[in-house]
Amino acid sequence: MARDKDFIPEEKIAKALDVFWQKGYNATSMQDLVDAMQINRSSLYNSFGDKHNLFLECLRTYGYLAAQDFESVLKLKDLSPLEMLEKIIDVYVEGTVYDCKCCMGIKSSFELAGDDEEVRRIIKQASDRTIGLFTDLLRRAKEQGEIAEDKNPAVLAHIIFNGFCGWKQSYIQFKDASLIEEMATYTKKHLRN
Amino acid sequence: MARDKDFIPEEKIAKALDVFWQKGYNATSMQDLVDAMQINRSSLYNSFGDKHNLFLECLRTYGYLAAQDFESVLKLKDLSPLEMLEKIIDVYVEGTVYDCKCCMGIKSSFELAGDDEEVRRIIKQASDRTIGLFTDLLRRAKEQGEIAEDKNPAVLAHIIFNGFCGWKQSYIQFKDASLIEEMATYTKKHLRN
DNA sequence: TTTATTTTGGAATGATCGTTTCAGAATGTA
DNA sequence: TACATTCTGAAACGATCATTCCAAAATAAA
Repeated sequence: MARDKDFIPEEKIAKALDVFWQKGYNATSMQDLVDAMQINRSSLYNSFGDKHNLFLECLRTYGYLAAQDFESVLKLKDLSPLEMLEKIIDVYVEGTVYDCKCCMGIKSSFELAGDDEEVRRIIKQASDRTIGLFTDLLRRAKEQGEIAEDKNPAVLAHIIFNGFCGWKQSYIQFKDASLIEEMATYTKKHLRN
Repeated sequence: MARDKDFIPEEKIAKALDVFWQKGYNATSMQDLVDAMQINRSSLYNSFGDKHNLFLECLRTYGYLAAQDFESVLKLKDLSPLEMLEKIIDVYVEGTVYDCKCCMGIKSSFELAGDDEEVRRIIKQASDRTIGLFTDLLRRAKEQGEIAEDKNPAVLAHIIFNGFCGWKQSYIQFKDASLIEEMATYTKKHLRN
């Protein structure tokens, strides 16, 4: 009974996501968002609620995309479970070194997850999904004898996932790509023995 | 020729550090600092410059204290190099689980170090000092045959140090102390073989 | 075409931001 | 005691913050 929006919400969320991703929550102003999304202030509030709500929406989108990114490796045929996991690690290293934008989940976790329960919940959900994927691959690797019998897939999955966090931080600080690669190589080597 | 300050600067820096540590840079207002430091606005600006400068001072203090904290383990006698490193890991795990306040270096790194060169420099300096300590311990452990000949002390030191980052993040998200302990155990086990 | 409903643009809100100003109190030195 | 200098307290600064409001433009359905 009334006119439609002049924009596609998903596209605007993607624009906002870019800004939040780069600057973080607190350092991003509504003016930044209005500029980046190329949308009127009223439309922004009308469609997405306030800043906090918009951020949550962006974080959900990010979590969804990031998890999908990890899972895309599963589609590669002719790879054993362990090889898939190694491929995932390689892809992540590439992303860490190539794109200076740090993982938004990690960044938001340190900035907000301590105080903001909803933020924590969203990040945890995305983490759970990815750690679950890793655990599954490791369990299958164990069944096929690719990794030792005494390894605990769940703990190992957490360690790999958490290693990612450190690699990002290391790269921010040292800007040393080969160091990240060496750490990844070390991690992969210790999966096998 | 004129009156002295009514306060001890180091004490006020410590108060400010607490606030920045907990809330992060952007989420901390000058009003928060005035309240916490129990100091007049003018005195604050007069003694410490602006917000950014005060933050840098706090970060330097933090880095100094954190590095000292790691080094305090060196004073323990009757410990081999590898045992010292294991002790350091244990102490860090305890700190991670006991004190919900995340490492300020890591937090600031993700919030600011990407854009703020001075912040990056300060954090890097503290990291270098601690990673240097770890490297040294690992080198001595290698000399004494505590760790395998094919290990690279420098890379291993980075891996341990970076693992810390992930543990913090994991604890923020999962609040699972035993998970952190298991990850630490795994790390220590893989130092030896 | 009319009507009901929504979007849109832009101005305006009060709150809070980091910072400055300034008069007066305080105090070390001469 | 007198002077020079610094610190202190409180108010005030302009800028920016997130958010709201309202009238006008737009348009889907009746």
